[in-house]
Amino acid sequence: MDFADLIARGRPRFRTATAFVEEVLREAILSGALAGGTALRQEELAAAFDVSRMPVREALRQLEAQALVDFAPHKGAVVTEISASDAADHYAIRAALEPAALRLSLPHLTAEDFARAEGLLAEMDTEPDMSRLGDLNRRFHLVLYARAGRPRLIALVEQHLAAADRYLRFHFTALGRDKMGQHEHAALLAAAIAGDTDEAGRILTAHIETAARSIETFFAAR
Amino acid sequence: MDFADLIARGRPRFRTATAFVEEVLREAILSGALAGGTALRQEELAAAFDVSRMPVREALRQLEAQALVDFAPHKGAVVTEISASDAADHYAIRAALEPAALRLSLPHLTAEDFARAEGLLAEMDTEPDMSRLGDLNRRFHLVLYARAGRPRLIALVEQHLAAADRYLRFHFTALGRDKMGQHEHAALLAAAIAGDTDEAGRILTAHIETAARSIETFFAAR
DNA sequence: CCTAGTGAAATTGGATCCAATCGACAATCA
DNA sequence: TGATTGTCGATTGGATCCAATTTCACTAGG
Repeated sequence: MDFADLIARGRPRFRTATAFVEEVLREAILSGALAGGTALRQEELAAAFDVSRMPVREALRQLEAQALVDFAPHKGAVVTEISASDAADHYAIRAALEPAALRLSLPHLTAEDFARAEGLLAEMDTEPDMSRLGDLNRRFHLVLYARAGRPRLIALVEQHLAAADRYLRFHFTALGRDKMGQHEHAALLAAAIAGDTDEAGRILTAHIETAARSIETFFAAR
Repeated sequence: MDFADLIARGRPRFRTATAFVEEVLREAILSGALAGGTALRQEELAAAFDVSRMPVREALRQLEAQALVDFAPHKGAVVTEISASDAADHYAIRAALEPAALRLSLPHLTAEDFARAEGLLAEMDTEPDMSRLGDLNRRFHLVLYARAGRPRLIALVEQHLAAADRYLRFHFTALGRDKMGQHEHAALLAAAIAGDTDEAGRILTAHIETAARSIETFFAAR
């Protein structure tokens, strides 16, 4: 290990305490470690992160703007509840945004992009860890959209793909991995490689709508 | 309207200083009172709003999450620049989201909704003030989407409609009001009243793409 | 026994103070 | 002369303190 690595490793991972708190809280919420409805007491969080309440407050503000926590004046922040209608909302947004991103991106995808996507699909077949599976799924989708040349659009897609992770675990436990859209992923990739934009868009739309229905069924069944 | 006027006008309206600062800053940015590239010094803003730096900081954090300001650690916040590619980004998002919202909402629209939309169109024909025209345009669109039953989707649409206002003034000064899509608005509303979802969706998509091209042309011409 | 009112505790919102970082300019050395 | 380094002013990040608001338990009255 060289000198630069030692320095980088020794340094705290984040530039500011606010960024640190925000990122950890976001992951905790999206992964389910902080369940919907959990009250986020500023003092508790400050103690847990070993910082003052101020970076916690700023982090919570940013999470509020990302719709991950609900803020009420003088009441504090609460992790947004998950629900059938919230899931439907997220999936409606994904169904609108992702095919659009794919259509813009597909003509500019390279052989390396396709290879990366195939690699991610292969990894997904053997990955047992739920949160890593969600991460792989997200990255697979994003590789296909990355060349759209629309940074804001991609950022939005990324945000809602991450939000959908909160529901992916239901999808997973309800149906199992093999039913979780790997066939659709493979078909989507094949259509993309073939350059068939319309077909790829159709498959992607169907893929997202299938997932939405599966989660709706899961909520209805409990 | 001037920035100082915006501050004085909004003061009593909010429960917390943070909400006050955030909302006024957002309006100032979207209306163009604060131009792209403007550095937002916390101390200056605090003095202008007659609050301490803290609510300013929290407001800036939220605006950052909404992509209205760029934040760099220890460097401060800057109003995001407008540009041809940024406009294309926003309009790509609108083109994806709004037809989806319309399709979900249209079957549930009532006669009152249509009447309200007609009223807004009529107002737009005689409104000279640019920012009010943008507001009317936004409300017209939102009336048509409001019954989609997807609060997150609607909130996103609202956000990007507002963001598009930053470019609407270019569109307006370049083409004038009559070319600004009033015919398309009328055709859209007629198709909606007739219950023709597909036709309404097509008109809306074309409407947004036309606006996008007009702004692209405007940027190319300078 | 239930309801309305009250007051203290808990919690957040806001102000002030101190520390860390960045940028520019001057001084120094190769 | 040119690059590097050091220092200072400006600005932001973070901590601590105080004020405002909410919540909830407790009491008094019906």
